[in-house]
Amino acid sequence: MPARQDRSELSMKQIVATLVNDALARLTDFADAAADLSIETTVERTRDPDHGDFTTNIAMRLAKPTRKNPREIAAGIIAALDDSKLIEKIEIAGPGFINFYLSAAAFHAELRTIVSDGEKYGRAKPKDSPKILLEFISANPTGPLHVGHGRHAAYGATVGNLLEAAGYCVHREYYVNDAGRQMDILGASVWLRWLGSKGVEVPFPENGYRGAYIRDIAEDIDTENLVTPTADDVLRDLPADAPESDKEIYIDALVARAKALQGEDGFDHIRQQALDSIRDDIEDDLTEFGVTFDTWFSEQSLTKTGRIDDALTLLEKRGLLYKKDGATWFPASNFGDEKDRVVVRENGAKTYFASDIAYHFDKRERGFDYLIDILGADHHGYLARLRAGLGAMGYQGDDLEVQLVQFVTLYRNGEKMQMSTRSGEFDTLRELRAEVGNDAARFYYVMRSNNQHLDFDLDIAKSQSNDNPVFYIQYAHARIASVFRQLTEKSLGWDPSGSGAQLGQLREPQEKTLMTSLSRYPEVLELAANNRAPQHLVHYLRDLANDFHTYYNAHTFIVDDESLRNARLYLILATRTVIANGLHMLGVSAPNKM
RNA sequence: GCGCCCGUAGCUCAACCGGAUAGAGCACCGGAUUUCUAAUCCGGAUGUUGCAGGUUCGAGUCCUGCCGGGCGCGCCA
Repeated sequence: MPARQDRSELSMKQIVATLVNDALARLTDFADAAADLSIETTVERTRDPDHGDFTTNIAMRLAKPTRKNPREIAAGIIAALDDSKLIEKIEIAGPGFINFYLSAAAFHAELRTIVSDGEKYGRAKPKDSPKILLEFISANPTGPLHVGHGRHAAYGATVGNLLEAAGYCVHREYYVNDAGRQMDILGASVWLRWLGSKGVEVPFPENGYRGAYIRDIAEDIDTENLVTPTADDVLRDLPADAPESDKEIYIDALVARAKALQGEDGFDHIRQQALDSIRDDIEDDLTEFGVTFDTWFSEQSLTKTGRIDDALTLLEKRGLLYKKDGATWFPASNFGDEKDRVVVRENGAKTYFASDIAYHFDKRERGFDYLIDILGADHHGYLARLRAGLGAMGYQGDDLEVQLVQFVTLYRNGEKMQMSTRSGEFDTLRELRAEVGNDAARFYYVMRSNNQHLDFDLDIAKSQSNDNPVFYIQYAHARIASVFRQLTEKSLGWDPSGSGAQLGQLREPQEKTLMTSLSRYPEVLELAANNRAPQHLVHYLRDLANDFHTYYNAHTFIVDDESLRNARLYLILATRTVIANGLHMLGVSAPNKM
């Protein structure tokens, strides 16, 4: 059989899978059976080195449809495989696994790819489609981000990085809920604090935003052209607040009073300044956290350009709206949702869902083919209705994917911390970052699966010890940097060409282990991206750092034998590259000194 | 009551499309440093994968029922 060309742009796994697929394509019996049953070749890393480097169970999976013995099928596949200098040997094992043992040359080639690709190593070739819109955090601009939003930020940013590494074009977006009633409540809250600072004492409403930041905003805003009403002006004829009466009715009345006393423009002036202040604070906070967006999409922009009405009009034209009990309903249950939803309330106000339909429609209209929303676990019911909305607007509901992020619990001194605003304990992302640092925070937030509750232990996140996987990984990187500094201090040079003869010096078991781990990196990136699961990368980096530390303790790199020294330095340079790439993917720094 | 997520070692968690003997870290015990950073390494124990069935060559993984935890089920945002 003809030897095939090496394919350095493929991951090792893809190289093996390609060999198997080519062989299958030649064996028509199996090819047809595999195609009929859409059995894809599954090539996996082995868990046990005794089973070689890669394995496939394809023979077992073909056994039933072809009614043949899996080991015979395996033998047939092996006979049909192209020769490759990257494969050392192939064995049939157990019930019909085909085990591949890769040659040293295969690993050496991978090392060279790592060093030559540098920070690009592990990244897939760019794909033209789909264009992905990734929306995450989208916390309401009514106060600073809290620790739960931090998880959304870290998770969303990392998933974005992973998808880009997988070759997708990713657009990151933050949806700013800057329209509607809650903005009025925010404005009223600031307004009352401003009045308070002018000596106009009005009881603060149950349903207002009480945080200290509201007072800060009230201090800072421009109120030059506003007249100051009296407390009596404010309170005259207002209904009672909770607990005597309904706090919702009260706050709405208060908002109406604020608008009456200050004028729509005056109140809007306050509300908009409050919004800008909070939004800017959120953006600063996230930027410091290494989380940035391509667009901050304003809900107000949807309202002002009439796109919500346009969307409703479109639904109306399609006969997909109906009236009941004075409200306007969208028959979401016709599109897979469990019940129909109101889009315009009896009082004429459009619901959130109406904006959501228009917003997601707008995402598709802007040319994004695939939408990913990262939402809090309490929003799990949204997927069905959002898909229903997209379906009604003429798009495939399947084009929307929702990833849910479960809640975060903070622990200090082994104690669960209460995160209510009223408790004295901190709960903002900014405070968390100040306490544990950005690196530890970014790392801890994505260490666990997004759909698993997260216990965030502040003491471990801060500890500079082997308890802490962030430092463990960073330390491996710093150690390698230190080795190269030592090399300079000793005035020793090294040949960075990594020529074949030199890499042949890598014969120690720790070196084989390290090379194997390094070669897995592109596969781990792909896995993590496909599953939106950064924790795979976290675990991988931990394992890789362990392989390096083990090697470090077992062998000296700066040895007298120049050929061996060059080979070892080449290997740890590749290790440094992969660790740095992986950490950057997580938004964590790769320090040269610790 | 209905829906979604989760249940794996003492603790916190992995386990890629169903694969070979279910793995890490922490904690605990013992050992390694005249050496490139000991924030390191090496060795040592632990499992009815919540329970009960089912599907099949093979199940932590898929299906059904049950138990336990979280979240949701508005003309709220």
